[in-house]
This record gives sequence, structure tokens and C-alpha cells, in this order.
Amino acid sequence: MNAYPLQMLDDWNDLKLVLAVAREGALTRAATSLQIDHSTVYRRLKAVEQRLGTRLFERSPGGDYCPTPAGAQVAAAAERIEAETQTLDRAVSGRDQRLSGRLKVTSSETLAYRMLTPEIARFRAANPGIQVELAVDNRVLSLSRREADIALRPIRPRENELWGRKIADVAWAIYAAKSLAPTDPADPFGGHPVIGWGEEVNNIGAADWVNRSASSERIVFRSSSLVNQFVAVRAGMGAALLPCYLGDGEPDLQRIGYPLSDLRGEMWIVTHSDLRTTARVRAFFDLVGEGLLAKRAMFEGLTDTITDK
Amino acid sequence: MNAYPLQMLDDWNDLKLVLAVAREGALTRAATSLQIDHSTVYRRLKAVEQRLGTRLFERSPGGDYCPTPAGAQVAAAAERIEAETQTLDRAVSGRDQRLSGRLKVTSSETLAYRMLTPEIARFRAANPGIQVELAVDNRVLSLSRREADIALRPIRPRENELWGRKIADVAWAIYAAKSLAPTDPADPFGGHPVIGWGEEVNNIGAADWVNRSASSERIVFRSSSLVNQFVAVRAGMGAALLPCYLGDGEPDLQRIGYPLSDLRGEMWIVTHSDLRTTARVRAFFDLVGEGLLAKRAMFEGLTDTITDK
DNA sequence: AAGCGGGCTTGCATGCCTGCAATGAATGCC
DNA sequence: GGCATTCATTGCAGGCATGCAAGCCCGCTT
Repeated sequence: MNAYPLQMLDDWNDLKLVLAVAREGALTRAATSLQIDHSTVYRRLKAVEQRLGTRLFERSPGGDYCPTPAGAQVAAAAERIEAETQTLDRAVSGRDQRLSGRLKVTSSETLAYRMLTPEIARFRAANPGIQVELAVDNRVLSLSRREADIALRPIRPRENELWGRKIADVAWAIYAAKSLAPTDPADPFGGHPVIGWGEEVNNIGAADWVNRSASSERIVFRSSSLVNQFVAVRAGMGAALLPCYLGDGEPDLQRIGYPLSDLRGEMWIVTHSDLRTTARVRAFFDLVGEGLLAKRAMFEGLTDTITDK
Repeated sequence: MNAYPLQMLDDWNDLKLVLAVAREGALTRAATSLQIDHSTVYRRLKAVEQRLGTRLFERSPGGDYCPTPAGAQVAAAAERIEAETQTLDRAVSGRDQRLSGRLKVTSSETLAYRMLTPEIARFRAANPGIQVELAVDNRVLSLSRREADIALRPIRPRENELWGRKIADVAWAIYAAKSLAPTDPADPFGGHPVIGWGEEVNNIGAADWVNRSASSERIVFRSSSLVNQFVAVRAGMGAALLPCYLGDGEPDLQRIGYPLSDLRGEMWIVTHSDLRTTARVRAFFDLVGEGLLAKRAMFEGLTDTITDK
């Protein structure tokens, strides 16, 4: 004579499962997103539908799982629950005072390539208990969804649930290999062939500038990766617009002209405000933040002799 | 280089676990409420706290688990999630068009004793695929929390998330054993000793009436169970106020006086509005509802010869 | 003070769930 | 038209969480 509710959904993980299938539209993709096997998804979904007595997805041949009204309803609820757990996850992590555990950092390619790795090495030496995971990704990973704990970004964060500090201004300049003799001092690119961004790249200040300043036929090599552009410059392929912290550190390169005053960006180190009290996040902010701050001159293009004139 | 969020709470059932422990305040009780073993709760909670890096409960000796701020936060979120799943559970059950599965019905003691069981037998015969579970409980089980699918209640439902139909008015009268000779025709209890409710019973119309109408010393036997009172009447212990559907069916009893016009109640069959489209709920409403409706005269006290005068 | 009882903690064997791998089916592409 | 790819489905073996049972600690009672 118990009064316990008769729950069909007594396993809350089933909701997660349904959500994943609804999002991905296929068992296999849902499985990879959940980091479990296809067959498990298949069997558990079957069990859930049987228990509920309702079909949650319409199976099209070719493996297309389209949610039924019931399935959509379940997925919607699961989505709300997911948001709840994400908030909770950050909140409880904010109480974590251990200097151990995982720490996921994301940054742009170039920053990782030139500036960040030595700082992380220092951090690791000081905090051997913390496993650092560096996600180099030119996409902006979501700190709210906890795709990373800390981001190093070339833009000032707008969302006010984020929290961070400015590292430095970022100066940009044109670079070419020293072995390449300038042919036209009046041209911003020194008369060299130009290395630029992919045609499809928009809304990035540097890419827009290059597209405006060099005619399409001058651009002999395009890459959406700044590191690739950098390598191309070093190989003497032409001139490219690079952040000074990337170009100045390379002895074989030289600047063509001064840093471009209208391209100054800002480098920020950012976390979610819920995580700023987490011990390992704070430690990273302190150590790496200070380390990068010490290299401020590098970011701002003040180390090169040209600017000293 | 995955961009998957780093979730500490990747197992949503952990939230359920924490909620249960927070609610019960002890591992053992939490375990029974979850219908799993103590040791499992112990180990899983330990694992969760370790993964989160935060203590969720303060252990007092003597086994008192008091939530820390973090634990309270988790429990609060879990509570919201629970509400979400309960809503969802009803919603998806509302789509269940099978005439199979479980069906939990709750009713008062007396109704089950006298009227309901034969109806359920009829229902079972008509729907052999449905397992009926009858929770006889004088507490009002929550249909919203899905402690039952269907309730038979002696009061008109107030909450507008509930849905139901009125079966009949319920008449009450004083009954005594036929073997007991009435001593005082002017007294509502015929001069007999009185059988009444426990002193602590309030807010039940019948109980209040008896307490008002009979002095405390006249009441020779008290029980919070109407069925017990009924048995006592049958044993010749005295007179009691009983619903007519309970008293009239018993050949050894006789009414003392007419049904009390100021105690007419209403018998309702009720479900959650989300469940009214569920096939097995609808079937129960149709079959049992009709069956009880056919016995309306019994509820309204119209079968006894006294009222025919 | 000693016995008792409730609740937490831990070792051990079982069983279920999971991952793996093979099979089958369907679509798109060359 | 055949091949390659993607996805669903099912048999099978291993591992991990679970339940069971015993041990332990603490507070309460007599």
C-alpha cells in the first residue's frame, strides 16, 4: 500500500537520451554525442517507448528519426532540464576549492601557437594536480554551455554572465620575409604578393581589412587559418597582415610599415561568472593572466624597432 | 579536440539521488524511497561528491544528513526537474492509447469495502490487460504527483487541473443493530451508546456532527476508521453515523431516523486532466463510473424503507 | 555500565547493461 | 550498375554497478 508515484520516467537519463536523438536526428550521431555506443541508444530508446506506450520518433528508412508530438514534448522538457543541470554544474563547480581536476581552456590558434603554451607549462609546473585541456578552436566555444572553463579571446566579452579581464591591446601589422626585398615602399604590402583569408571569411576585422586593401587578384594564397598564413609568409610567399605578437617573435620576418592603428583589438581572458570562485580557475587567471600581462609589449607591438623610430 | 561540455553531472539520476537524501535526511530512508539498497545510495553519493569536489551533506553522527549550501542548491534544482518529469509523465501517459499497463486507483475505506470492489472486478473482466492497483487510503493522495491515476472522493474537486464527474449525492444516517432495542425515540441516536471518531479527527463533516450532537461521555468507542465503526455497530456496541451506502446494505442494521439533510456530501470520480485522454483511464471512467451511477439510489439513501414513508 | 537498535560502511557474488563486431538495408555517387 | 557510405539491428562476451549480508560505530535506554 505504497503511495509512491507511478513514474514511467523513473530513469532521468532516458530524457537525456531522447533529447540527443531529437537533436541529432539519428541514432548513430546521438550515440557519438552521448559518447556511448549506437546499440545502447537503440535498445534504451526502444525500452523507453515500450514503457511509455508511445512512439517518440517516426522512423524514416535511411535512419531519420523525426520526433512525434510526444517525442517533441519529451525533448522540450529534457532541454529545460539540461539548462538546469548546466547552471547547477557551474554553480557547484564555483564551490570547488581543490587545486585539482580538469580545466578546459580555449583560445585561438595563433595565441596558442605563440603565447599560451609556455604559460600553460608554467601553470602545470605550479599546479601538477590540475589536468589542463587546451581546445584550440577558432569557433567561439560557449562558456555558458561549459564547452570550456576559460577562454582567451581577441574581443571584449559582451554577455554579462561572463567575467574576465583585459590582457592587452592587440596590434596588427603587415609582415614579409626578410629575404623578400620590398619593391614598392608606397604600397601597404610593400609591393609583395598578398596572403589573405578565405573568401567566405567575414566579420573578422583583419580579414575585412585585407579584402578592402588588396584587390582580389593580388591575393596569391588564401587560408582561414592565421597560422597557415604565417607559415606562408615565412616561406617567402608574400606579405600578410598578422598580429604583432605572432610576427614579431619570428626573426626571419620583418614588418612592412607601422602597426595599423584602426585594427587594434583587445585580448581578454574570460570565464563564466559562476566559475570565477573556483580555485583552479582563479589560479589559472592569476598565473597565466599575469604571465600574459607581462608580455603586454609583445601584444601591443612595442618590441619591434620600427615603432621606436 | 571535442567541444563537448565538461559536465560533472552527466548522470541525471544523481540529482534524483541527492534529492531523495535531502528529503529524507538519512541514507536508509532515501534508499527505501528510491526502492534501492542503502549501500548503493552510499556509494553513489560518495562518487558524486568526489566528482563534484564538494561535500553535499554534512554528516552528523547518528546518521543525519544535512545538506550543505551546495547540496541544497542541487536538491532545489532536482526538485524543479522532478516537477518537470511529473508533468511530462502525465502528458505522455495522456497519449497512451493501449488498454494495458497499470492503473492505480485510490478511494476511501468504506467505498472500497462496500461499493468499489465488484465494479473493479467487472472492469478487470472487461479489460484483462490492465493491472488495477487499489490504494485504500484515507489520506487524499495527490493526483498531480501521480500517486494515483484515479481517485474516488467524497468531495467535489477544487483544483482546476483535476477533471471528473459527480457520481451521486451521499446521504448519511444513524445506524444501530436491529437486535438493539431503541430506548429513547426522541434522541437522534435512539438513546443508544454512541460510536464516534477519534478526538483528533477534524474537518470531516460527519465527525464534526457527531462531536456536536453527542456529549463526550456518551461516546463509548472511537475510531478514525469508518469500517471499524461499522463493525462495532454490527456487534451491537451502539449507534453510529454512517453513509447510507454502507449501512443500508447490511441486513442486521437499521436506521435510527431519517438521513441527515445537512450532511449530504457528493461522491466524485476524479483524474488529472492530463490523463483524461488515456485509454485505460477513460475505460475505467466509463465502466466503473456507469456502474456506480447505477447504484446512485444506494448512495443517496433511497433504498431503505424508512425513507419511503 | 552494558545491552540494544538504528544507521553507516565495506567485502563479495550475481546479473544486467554496455561495448564490440558482424549483418542487413538503403541511399548516393561514380 | 556496382561500389561505397551511412545507418539500424542483433548476437555475444566482459565489466561494472547493484543487492545482499556482515561488521561497526554511535546514541539511547534500562
